[in-house]
Amino acid sequence: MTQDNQKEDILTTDAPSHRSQQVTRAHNQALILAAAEEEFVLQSYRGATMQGIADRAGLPKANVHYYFKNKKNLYMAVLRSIIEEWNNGLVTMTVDSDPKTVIEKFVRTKLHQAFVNPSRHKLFAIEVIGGAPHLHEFMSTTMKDWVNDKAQVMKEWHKQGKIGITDPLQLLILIWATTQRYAEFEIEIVGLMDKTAYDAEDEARAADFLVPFILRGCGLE
Amino acid sequence: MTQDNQKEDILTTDAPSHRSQQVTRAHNQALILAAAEEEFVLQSYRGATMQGIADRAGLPKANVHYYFKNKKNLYMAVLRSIIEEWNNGLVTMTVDSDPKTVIEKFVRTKLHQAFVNPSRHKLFAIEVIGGAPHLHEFMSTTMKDWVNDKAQVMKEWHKQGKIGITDPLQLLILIWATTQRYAEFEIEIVGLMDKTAYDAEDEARAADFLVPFILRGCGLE
DNA sequence: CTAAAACCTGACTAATTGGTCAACTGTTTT
DNA sequence: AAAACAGTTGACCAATTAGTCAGGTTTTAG
Repeated sequence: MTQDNQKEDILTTDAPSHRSQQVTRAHNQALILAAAEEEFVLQSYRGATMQGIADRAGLPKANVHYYFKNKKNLYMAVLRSIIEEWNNGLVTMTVDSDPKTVIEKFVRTKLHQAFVNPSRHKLFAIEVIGGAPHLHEFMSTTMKDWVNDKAQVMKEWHKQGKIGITDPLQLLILIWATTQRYAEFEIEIVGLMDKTAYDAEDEARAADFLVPFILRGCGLE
Repeated sequence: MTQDNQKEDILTTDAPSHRSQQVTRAHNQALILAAAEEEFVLQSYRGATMQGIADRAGLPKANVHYYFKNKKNLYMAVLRSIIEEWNNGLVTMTVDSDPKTVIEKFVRTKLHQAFVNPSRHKLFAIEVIGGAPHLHEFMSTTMKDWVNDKAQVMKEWHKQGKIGITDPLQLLILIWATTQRYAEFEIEIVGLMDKTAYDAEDEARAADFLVPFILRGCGLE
């Protein structure tokens, strides 16, 4: 073992010394956010420790505090990034759209998100179950507006005899529940399938079941 | 103010002095379990404090430790009482049963449980989302046996052309997801309905939507 | 090249909290 | 009645942990 350059090796592996500040900043913040997301899901807000997040990110704790003032701040940052993703991937739905097409696309999109990024859905669920103390604003503005808008469209569809649903909110709740479930209850579902993790076909299996089931439920098949 | 009997007043109000030990024991344990359930839901395992649980139960902290050795012990006791309830209220389902009747009863039962005791469902959900570290045994024995049994029945139903479902596990996941959702996401749903709590008709509204929707989905209507 | 700004971090502190314990009161049994 | 037992509780301790900070290094701007 050459003792001389060990320190240098570690340094260059973990944290290249000649990176622009902008890049460093973005890189470390992303690293910390990802680590925090995992930690907050597994341990919940109070159970997650700044030390644990730091370890997961491969940085000293003080460095985490340098980028995010305090724990609450970091948690809010994670939530904000989740909401951002939620705002994208929103299906456009107007009175003139074809219900069958739109609903199928919506279900598939939500389901895909659930399989691709289960952690975010778990964290969101834990927050809501615990009373959504940090999401009140989001839920009473952005989300409510979105729901009212879609409900309006669906009611019009029903008036025109295009769909057999009279209560749009109930349908939205059902679609969210059934799609997000695969993320939130991953452990349970995977266990009941005698596996330790989802395999490549599980998303398709879920979609092949859910899409026709829901369309039938809506009287669209 | 009469200082002499103040202490006595408090004592007789909070803790009648002449109760048999058996009654006291049962009473206090129930009090603590209920308090713990609330606290664990709102704060999650690590966030809940023994002091907080004690306060909620109106007892000194040391007394909580007297009845339940430690925090983990208390948490497990709460989980055990939830599983017990889960084991009751199980619908009987055999090859000879009428699918429509059984599924409707199952959905209504689960939905009713969700509305009657949302806290327990929230706690169970948080535990599963966090990786079910305390429920592995339950999920890999009792629950798996139950699921395999029902799946067997449903497959037979399908063979006999009684039901249009080929993957029973997916259906069970869907029913659990849709019914329990009303408990777990209570805050979100209630908020989207412009209320602060469910009213008397909300369970019926959910049932009137869910039952026909699911039966249609199963090709039973 | 130099000064300022940004970044990094080991060592520390204050606060919280799970758990213990000894002394006490009330209840049951013999 | 009195010994044994069950229940009660304030005071305490050890461990954990969020957050601070001073002094360092590296990057950038002039």
